Amino acid sequence: MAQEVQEPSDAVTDAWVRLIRAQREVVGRIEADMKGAGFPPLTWYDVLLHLKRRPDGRASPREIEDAVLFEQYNLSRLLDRLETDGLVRRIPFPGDRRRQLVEITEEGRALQRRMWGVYGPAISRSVGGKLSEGEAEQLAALLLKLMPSEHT
Amino acid sequence: MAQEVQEPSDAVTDAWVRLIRAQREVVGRIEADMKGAGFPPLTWYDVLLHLKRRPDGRASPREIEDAVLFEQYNLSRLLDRLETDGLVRRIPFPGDRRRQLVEITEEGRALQRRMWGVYGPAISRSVGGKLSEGEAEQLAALLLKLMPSEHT
DNA sequence: TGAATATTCATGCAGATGCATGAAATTGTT
DNA sequence: AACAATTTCATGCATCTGCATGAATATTCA
Repeated sequence: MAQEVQEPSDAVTDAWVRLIRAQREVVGRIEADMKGAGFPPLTWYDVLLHLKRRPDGRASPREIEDAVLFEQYNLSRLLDRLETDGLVRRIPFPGDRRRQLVEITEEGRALQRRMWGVYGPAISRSVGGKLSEGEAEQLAALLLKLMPSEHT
Repeated sequence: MAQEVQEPSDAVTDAWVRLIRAQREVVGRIEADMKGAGFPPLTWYDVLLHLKRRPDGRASPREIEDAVLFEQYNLSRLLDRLETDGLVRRIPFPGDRRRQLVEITEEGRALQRRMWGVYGPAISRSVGGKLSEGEAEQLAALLLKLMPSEHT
C-alpha cells in the first residue's frame, strides 16, 4: 500500500498560519514597546525572571536552557552579556567543576522590575485588550495542547 | 488621578507565555523536519508560495513584504538568495523604474511543491495531531483576534 | 585503576538580522 | 521647469544565531 502524503485540513493549516502570524505580530509589537522604552530584548527578561523566582536567585545554565528553551551556545553568550552588564554573576558549582551557578544581582532584580513596568502593560494592551478573560483561558488551553506533554 | 500600571490578568499572561512557547516549540519541530529533509528555511517557502498563488507568478517586493510580514532590507537579501539559486527572477516594473517585479521560476515552483510534500505532513503531525478539527478552528479564530484588524 | 564515554560550558566561523543610511526614480509644489 | 519631499530598493556595519568543535571535568565499565 502506497504511503499517502498526509495533507493537513484547512482548519489545521489556518491554525498553523495564524500561529506564526499572530506570534510575529504580537511579539513584534511588544518588543517594539520594550525597545522604545530603552530596554534590552525579552530574552534578557526571561533569564532574569527565572533566576529571580528561585529562592536563592541561582540556577545552573543547563536548567535555564530548559526553562527558557534556549540553545546552549546561545545562552552561554547571553550570560556573557548579562554578566558584562552586571545583571548576573557566575559562581562555581559546588561539587562539580564543569558546571556553574548563575546568580542574579541586585541590578538584575532592579532591571527585571523596571522592565515589568513596561512589559506588563504591553501584554495587557496586545493580548488582554483583544481577548476576553474567557477567551484568554481558551487560547492558553489550546496552545498547551500543542506542547510536547508536560507544562510548567 | 494617578495612571495605574495595568497588570495583565493571570489568564492573559498565561496566554502570552504559551503563545511564545507553543510557537517556538511547533515552529522548531517543523523547521527541523524541513531541514532534515534538506530544505531551506520556511521564509523561502512563504515567498515562493505567495508568488505561485499570483496568476502570473509575479509580485513586487513591496507587496511581498506586506504579505509575509518581512522587513524591507530583510526581504531584499532573501530575494538575492532566491535569485542566486534560480528560484525567482527580478524583472523591471513597467512604468516605474524604482520598482521591480519578482517572478517565480519553474525551479521555484518545483521547490515549493517538493517542500510542501514535507511541510504538509509536518503540519499534520505537529498541529493536526494535537488538536481536533473543532479545536483547530477555535484556535485559528482566537489567534485572529490578536491581529491588528484585517485578515488575509 | 585506567581508558573510553558522557556531560557541561565556551568559541571560531559562517550566515542571518536589525539599524542606519544611500542611491535612484517618481511625485508634489511653487 | 526646478526644487523639495517621497517612495522603492540596496548595502555597510554591528550584533545575533546556528553549527561544529574544543576544553575541562565527571562518570561508566572492563
